[in-house]
Amino acid sequence: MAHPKHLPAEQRRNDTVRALIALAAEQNPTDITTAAVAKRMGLTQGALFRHFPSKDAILEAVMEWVAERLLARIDKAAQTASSPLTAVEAIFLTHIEFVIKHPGVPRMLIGELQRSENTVAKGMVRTLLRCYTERLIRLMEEGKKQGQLDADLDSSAAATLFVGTIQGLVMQSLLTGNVSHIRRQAPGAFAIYRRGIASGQLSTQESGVGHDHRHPVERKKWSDR
Amino acid sequence: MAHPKHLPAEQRRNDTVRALIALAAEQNPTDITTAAVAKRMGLTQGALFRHFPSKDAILEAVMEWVAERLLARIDKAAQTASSPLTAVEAIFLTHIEFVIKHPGVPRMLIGELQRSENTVAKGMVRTLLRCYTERLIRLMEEGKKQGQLDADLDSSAAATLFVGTIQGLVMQSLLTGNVSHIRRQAPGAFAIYRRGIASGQLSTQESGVGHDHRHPVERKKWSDR
DNA sequence: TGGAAGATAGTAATTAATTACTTTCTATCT
DNA sequence: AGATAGAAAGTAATTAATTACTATCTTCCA
Repeated sequence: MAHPKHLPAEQRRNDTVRALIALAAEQNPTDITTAAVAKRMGLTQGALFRHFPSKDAILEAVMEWVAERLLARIDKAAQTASSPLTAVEAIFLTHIEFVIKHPGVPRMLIGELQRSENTVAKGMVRTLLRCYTERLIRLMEEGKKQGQLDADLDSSAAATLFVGTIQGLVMQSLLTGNVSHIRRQAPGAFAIYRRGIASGQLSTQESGVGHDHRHPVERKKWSDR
Repeated sequence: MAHPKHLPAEQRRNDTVRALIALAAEQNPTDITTAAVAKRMGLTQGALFRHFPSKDAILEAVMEWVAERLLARIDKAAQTASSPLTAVEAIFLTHIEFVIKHPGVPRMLIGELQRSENTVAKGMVRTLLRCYTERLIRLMEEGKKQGQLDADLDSSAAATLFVGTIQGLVMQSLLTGNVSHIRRQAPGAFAIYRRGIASGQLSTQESGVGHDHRHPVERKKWSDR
């Protein structure tokens, strides 16, 4: 049947995470109420607390969900690449596609980082970003070793800028209210970034990022259950 | 006297803006209460509403304050520069100094953009960023014409990336909780950006951004009353 | 049928805004 | 100048709405 009233707890928890992420795409994450989440799920507000001890616990579940998926995806993307630079590019594309599919996610991360209290969820965001930039830095170092990236490149700064580039695109989407503009603007942004970190000067593209053909892998394979 | 009980309305409004920005540096802008603002000013909560019709009106006053100062500063910085590229650099440095002096500001802008409703304040942020990027794009075009910037540069993407670079640094400061790290990381980030947009390949710096000597102008002149 | 999942109906705390009243400043008129 | 009326600014208390969370009863299904 389509709508069994009673669902197993694990599935309900997963649905809750989904619902929250979906809502975060539409409204300010910090003022999403538990009532709104419940409504989106066709549930009463009190029922949520059968599955989570607190609202913050729901946030933590979201962060865990994000960290798992995002890191898994970028690892996979990096593995299929044939060189550090193409790996960086693949990670960029993958991340962009992730953000387009789940626009609420970056908004929740940003919202969580804004909080002053050192919440568990905030710690999880920190950990996620540390893992993320560590991988980037490793790639950068390897790229420098292979002569593909500028020998004088500041890997740490490059990693920060990488994340900033994506965040800039996200902010643009907040400005225009149109998420899919990200995909159109991403290639241009990455082209500049690429030029900033690569060695030599094979000036104009050759970059593959070109004009909106994602990796077929990315387009199809991840139905994201 | 040090503490006259009754202040003229205009000064009180200005103080309110200051207090809110100061608070935003310490806690999540979206959950700063009117009571907290009042307390910081040594006032009772109700008194605020003698000067503003609503909480949103206070936010609007903040946005106006920011737009005026930020645009004025970057205009001044750009004027003193001798070329488009150095102008871009000067704007970057100026903006960074502004953010370091008022860490609450970017947090409030981000927080406002996150809101789903199209508030007046949000519209003001949009306008500010449009003006900002317009100026950047104009500089980029000029730089291309003069051969200082890459002829194939996508000016719009470059402007987005410019703002994203700054935002990435801000996010880093949210991660570490240390605002002044921004100043240390800024030169590295801009060096990569610069390399990404400039023509030719005078690879390593010569950029002036070097290692934390701000424009003396910036360091001294703006006491920012 | 027994236990997990959900509904219903609360509670206590918080918060923007308002109201009735008091204090302080200031312009005007002798 | 000095008194004073009235406007401007501030206080303290209250209100209505919202929100996370809980206690108790009901339904579903394995």
